[in-house]
Amino acid sequence: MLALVLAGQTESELLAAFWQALSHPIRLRVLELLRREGELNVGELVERLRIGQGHLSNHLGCLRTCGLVQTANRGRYVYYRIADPRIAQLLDLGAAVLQDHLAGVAQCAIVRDEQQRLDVEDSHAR
Amino acid sequence: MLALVLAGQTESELLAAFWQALSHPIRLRVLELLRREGELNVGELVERLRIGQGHLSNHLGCLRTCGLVQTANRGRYVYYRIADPRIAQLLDLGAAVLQDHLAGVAQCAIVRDEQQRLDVEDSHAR
DNA sequence: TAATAATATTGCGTATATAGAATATGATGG
DNA sequence: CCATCATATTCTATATACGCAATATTATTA
Repeated sequence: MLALVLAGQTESELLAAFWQALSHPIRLRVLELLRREGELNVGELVERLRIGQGHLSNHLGCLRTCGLVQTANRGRYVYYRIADPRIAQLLDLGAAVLQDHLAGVAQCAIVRDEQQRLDVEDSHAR
Repeated sequence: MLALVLAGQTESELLAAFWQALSHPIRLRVLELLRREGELNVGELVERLRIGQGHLSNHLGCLRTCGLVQTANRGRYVYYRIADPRIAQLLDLGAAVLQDHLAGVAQCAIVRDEQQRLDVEDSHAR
């Protein structure tokens, strides 16, 4: 699972690791939920996301390591929350840039690999 | 090489692909160079980054697909530039959050995998 | 149009991240 | 202390990204 590495890393490598924390759908959905609901423990997140507890825990660890969320132990629960108001700014800014770009490109058909490309060409008769 | 996929993707998946464009050292260094120098063609970037032309071209494609850079064909050169002033904001904001977090965590020793963890423990006698 | 220079694409071996199951840790209440 | 619940960690198979070399494409000039 992704984690932040500090020893012997260039600034670019550190930053890349930081950004990578944002680059997974589940982690983004966690941040979204925390923004909306303020504070949630692991069980509540499992409920909402409908994924395995261990799996989620790994993603939460990633978010925490990269400084995007903070935790508070209350009773036997661990509550997660957004670490910093700037995180919300980041998310909004990113969403805005992506939105504009989507509008501009419209029918973008770039795909990840040749297999998918062939699929698309088949179905779109392109 | 990473690219943005639109067909049949949830918003979280699209956003994740967008953020992933920022999560590679070479792509971050390209953005950094373009911020500083304004506009550079592929050859100039190869010169500064000292990596293979084809390799760089893939990264440039990723940045362009995700809307982070724009291109202009001039003569037989292709010039790249930052697509949007908000990109610079994003980069600054990310760097700031990371910086604060580094300060807070200080001696963070979380590593990517068990092998590396063992290496670190050896060398730090921790 | 042929030759050349600049850039883009492809193929493939390797590295890294992810998913999910199993297991471990840690706290709480009886 | 024991049983139980909440969370974290580990393991392994698989998917995806990366790096590099080779090749293709595109534009320019002779």
